Amino acid sequence: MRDDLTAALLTWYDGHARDLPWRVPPGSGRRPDPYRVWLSEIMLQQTTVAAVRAYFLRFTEIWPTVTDLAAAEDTEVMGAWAGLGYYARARNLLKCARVVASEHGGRFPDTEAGLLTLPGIGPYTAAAIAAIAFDRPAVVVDGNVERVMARLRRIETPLPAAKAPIRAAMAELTPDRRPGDYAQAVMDLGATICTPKSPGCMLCPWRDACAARLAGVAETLPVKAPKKAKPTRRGLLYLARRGDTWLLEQRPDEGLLGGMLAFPTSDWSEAPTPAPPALADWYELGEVRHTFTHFHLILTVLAADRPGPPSRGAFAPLDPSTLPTVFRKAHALMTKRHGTGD
DNA sequence: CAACCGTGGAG
DNA sequence: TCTCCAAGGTT
Repeated sequence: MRDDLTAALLTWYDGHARDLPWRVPPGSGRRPDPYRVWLSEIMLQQTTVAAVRAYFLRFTEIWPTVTDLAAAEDTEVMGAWAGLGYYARARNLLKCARVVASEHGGRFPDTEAGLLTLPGIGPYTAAAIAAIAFDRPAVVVDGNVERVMARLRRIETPLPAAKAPIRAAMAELTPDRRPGDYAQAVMDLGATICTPKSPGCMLCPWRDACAARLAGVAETLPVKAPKKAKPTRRGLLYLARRGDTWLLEQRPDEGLLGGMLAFPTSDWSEAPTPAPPALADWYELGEVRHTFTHFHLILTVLAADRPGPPSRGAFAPLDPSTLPTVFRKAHALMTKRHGTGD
């Protein structure tokens, strides 16, 4: 029974696997490059395939091996990651590459436990790399697996309490042969058929076994805790230029947008809008709105075309593509006003 | 364990 | 416009 389910899914995967730049075709017997598997898994954490694809191609073009990446400058890597979000991933990516290069001879550990010791690699990613790159029968549980298993076994316990039975359900179905293809098959099923909303149950290779579908409750699973409302924070952003250079600073490694290139800002708080200080040379350019994971942000943008010596940051040429999105929006305000702006 | 940490696309 | 959410990890 278990074997039948697993076999049916692998057969489905052989015909329906998505063609992704970090994959090898299913059942080819070849193993993908662990570096590419690792890089893709880090990028895919809480991030869509559509967003990752271009970043993955660019990273592997610039840094074809983990040794190349380990030798890169921090600012190059952070700039290349800009726009993808969750910037701690990029900082840990570099830490991890350097550990692999210097302490493991440029080769990734080939076990789940070994992978788990590396920066930025948690339980999901360790299992995924072990299964996909090294053919280990690791139990891979991500958001797709949670949804698929919650439905297949009709697990109605709310997350995160449901994690234990979900993991047990996945473990029971994980095969000794083709574990990497199996893990990717469940994820592809979750991404293309067993979707959060309007699942395509009629196309599902597990439709006749799915307890949730048979009970007519597939779309309601998994049950999740309600989300909290996002507060709104406000602050000031200082947009200063001298000719072709812009006033920039690097944000501290800890916290929001850590380690990224940035325009100087005030602190952001939920208090009423701070009165823009009446500074000579500065004028109010406009407003930038942006939403982060857990709060909304409204920044009043103060601009200066040729300000005096800055109290923080330094003037430097700018490639706006190396900025996090909120700062790219501020930069766009200026270029909209002045034409091309750079 | 719950909070923190980005972004853009879909509905 | 607004809510949801996507291959999670760290603290």
